[in-house]
Amino acid sequence: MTSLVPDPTRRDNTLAIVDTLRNQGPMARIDLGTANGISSATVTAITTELLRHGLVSELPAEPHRQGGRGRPKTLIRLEPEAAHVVCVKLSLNEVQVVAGDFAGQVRHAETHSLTTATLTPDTLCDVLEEHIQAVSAALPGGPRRLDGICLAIQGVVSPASGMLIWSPALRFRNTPLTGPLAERLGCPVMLENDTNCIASILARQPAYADTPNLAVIMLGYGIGMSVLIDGRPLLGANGSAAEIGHSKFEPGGALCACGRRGCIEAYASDYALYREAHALLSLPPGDSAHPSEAQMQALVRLAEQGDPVARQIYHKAGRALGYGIANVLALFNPDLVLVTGSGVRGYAAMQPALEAAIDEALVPELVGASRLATHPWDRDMTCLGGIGLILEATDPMRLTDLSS
Amino acid sequence: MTSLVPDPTRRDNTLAIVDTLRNQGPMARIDLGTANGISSATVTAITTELLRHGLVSELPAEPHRQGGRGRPKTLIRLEPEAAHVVCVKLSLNEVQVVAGDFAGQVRHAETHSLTTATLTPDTLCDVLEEHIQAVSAALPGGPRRLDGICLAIQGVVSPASGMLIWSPALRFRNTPLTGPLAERLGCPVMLENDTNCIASILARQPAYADTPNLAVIMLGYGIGMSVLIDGRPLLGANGSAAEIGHSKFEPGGALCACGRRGCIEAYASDYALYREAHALLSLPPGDSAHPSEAQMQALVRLAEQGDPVARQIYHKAGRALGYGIANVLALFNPDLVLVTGSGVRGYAAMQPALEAAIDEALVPELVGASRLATHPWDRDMTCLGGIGLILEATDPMRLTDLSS
DNA sequence: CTGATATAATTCAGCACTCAAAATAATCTG
DNA sequence: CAGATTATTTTGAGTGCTGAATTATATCAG
Repeated sequence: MTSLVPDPTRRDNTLAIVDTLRNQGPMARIDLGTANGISSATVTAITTELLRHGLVSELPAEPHRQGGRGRPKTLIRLEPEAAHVVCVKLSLNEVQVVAGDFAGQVRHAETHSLTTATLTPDTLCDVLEEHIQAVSAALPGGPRRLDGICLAIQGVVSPASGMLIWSPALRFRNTPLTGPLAERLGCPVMLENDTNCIASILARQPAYADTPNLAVIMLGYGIGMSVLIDGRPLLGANGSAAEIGHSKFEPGGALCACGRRGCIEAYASDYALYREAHALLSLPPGDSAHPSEAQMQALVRLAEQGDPVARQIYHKAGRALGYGIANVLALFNPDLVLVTGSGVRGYAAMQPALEAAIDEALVPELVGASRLATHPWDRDMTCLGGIGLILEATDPMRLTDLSS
Repeated sequence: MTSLVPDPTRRDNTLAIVDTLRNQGPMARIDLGTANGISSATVTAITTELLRHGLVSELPAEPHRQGGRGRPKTLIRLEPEAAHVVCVKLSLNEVQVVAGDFAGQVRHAETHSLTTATLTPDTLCDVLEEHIQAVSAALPGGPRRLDGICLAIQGVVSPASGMLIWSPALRFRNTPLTGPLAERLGCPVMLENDTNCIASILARQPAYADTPNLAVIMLGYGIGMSVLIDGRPLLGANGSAAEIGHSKFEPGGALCACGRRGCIEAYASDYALYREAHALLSLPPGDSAHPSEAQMQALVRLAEQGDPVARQIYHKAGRALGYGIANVLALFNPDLVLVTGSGVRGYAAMQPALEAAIDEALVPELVGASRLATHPWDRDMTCLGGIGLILEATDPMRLTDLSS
């Protein structure tokens, strides 16, 4: 077995090769070299080592394929079994647990309801440990050793220290989470903001490869954002950067859940839209504090069918969100602003007012400097992103099978 | 002469040593090693090479000094004569030209008035070339070869492409500047936003060493900002990030120079303060479009003496700026916000309203997460920062004297 | 089927770098 | 002056990367 602490250069090259294989699929040695700017000889050296430890394998040659002449490429692929990781997404009254393999493929997914508001740090860890153990056991091949866990939590977290600062789903604050969980589960645990997970997986998509400065706005019960600067999420001093939801539309404006007035969230989030609508319109019944998907869809439908009250509500929301986005454009100057989250269902209804507001608010020099688009919402994206992040953070050197 | 393209590791280590010497002054080899995490043997190898090329020299041992026992340290210092750089700061109707040596010390400084609005790209280059040549000739030791030039321009610039995007001082836009100037002057030219120069030199000060996420707000005729994220300036897609001046206080508010309404700048910049004041108060005479320093100081004095109109003007400005800063805190979550620029003269008058506005606007979870302070204004800071940046960007490998 | 051609992967020789340890240098203490 | 102490330099070993040469495996033309 080779040294566990190799030369930093070798380490960088190894990580680059593994990441390339994960993001772009099986690839020949020579292509791995050109893709990462290293010589083919070095790729051979590195892949030989990885093969020896079972982290990658050679794809059996397929007879037909390959139009070209000379010796056919031997594709290298990540060995899916080499590692198993889990991403746990914790949001209000729901916990989603997804397991993935070394190649980043999802192996198993579960969603559970629970009352999050009454959890203590201890009972939260109990619940998470239980669910994670269950998922590990449910993996094909019986209980598997887990090589890393990503905790994706809505709210403010500090990835560096592993502390939960504040989450709308939980009553307690400023609590270390990764330490206790890592101890209970015996594997590395990382903590991330849920929106950063989504942004990271969006940034990996080829469509957004040329937009390294990316702002991803999440519309939902609240409004969140993740800003990628040169591909890396902006964290800020204590992990609570990019709080667009509580940036201001107008002083003394609508009351926000945070207690202040005039926050963007107080106009364009689900709870704000619902608050305006439920007294004036007849929507399906539900919990008054937390509008259901059915209720929100009914509201959007009304707006799309031309109901003046619903239209007015979305117009106001679009205007507020437009002003918020204009500030984001002025302050971050991103290549692209991507709007997603369950709230995109109402984007079309907001769009005219939103775009007009941006035109009205944005300094003329910046008009047209950034693109604005939506991305369809998929509730599993968070965990996919978290699996990508924990795999990226998982040191291949540590996975080496000691028996070899 | 050794290879011009050394191993990247060696290159990194060499740059680290030169930067350490520049920022922390003369230092012994062993301390250079511990400061940069490299072995003393490697430091010897690198300094030997630098000595050979005349980029550093050994400080003559001072007999007394050194309380300690064993062999005394031999201090290495940057050889000031090894390079000469110039920073040119272009602002409305003024150009400032400052020359510095390899150690970062100012050698010569000039300030000239000119009418910037009528300049074309060509005539601008003419003027700059002339001034730079003059400064090069004025250096002790006659005309010196210049090893790098930093162009610090107010407005939006693209450091990567060397393009001026837009500046309030100039009529033309989207024009390449570094290319033509480099050709005329025969040395590398870099382009930076003036505020980024100031932020970079502030960040280097020991007092701000522990605040890698720093927002520097420049109050003056307009309002600018530079945001350092982990010590690096945020540029954005085309260099126009951090435009706090045109972030919004209130929809439909005061008219801004940019043509929009409600920008922070339309309340708290010199021109906005003056616009409010000059009809109501008796201030010293001056150009109505560009208030003079004397006029602005008179206005501040009135506010400090309790004049209700002046106080009201600064109150309103403070409130708008406070809302702007609250957005910056929510979106960037910096360790520290530093307010500087000539406009700090009015900070005390704005402070109560400013702090109240932040309390009123900032989401409670973030209150207290960032510090807020002012930094005394010094109009030479820009060029000092620019000299630091161009020296940092100057590759020591390229300075090697070919005759050695 | 054979030889020419083409491309991929591996091996090899050479070089650059770092580091730990040993050697050397320069100073102070008693 | 003989240690003791600290700084710097030299040396030897180890590791990594690369280009060139070599080997492996295919297609193509006839």
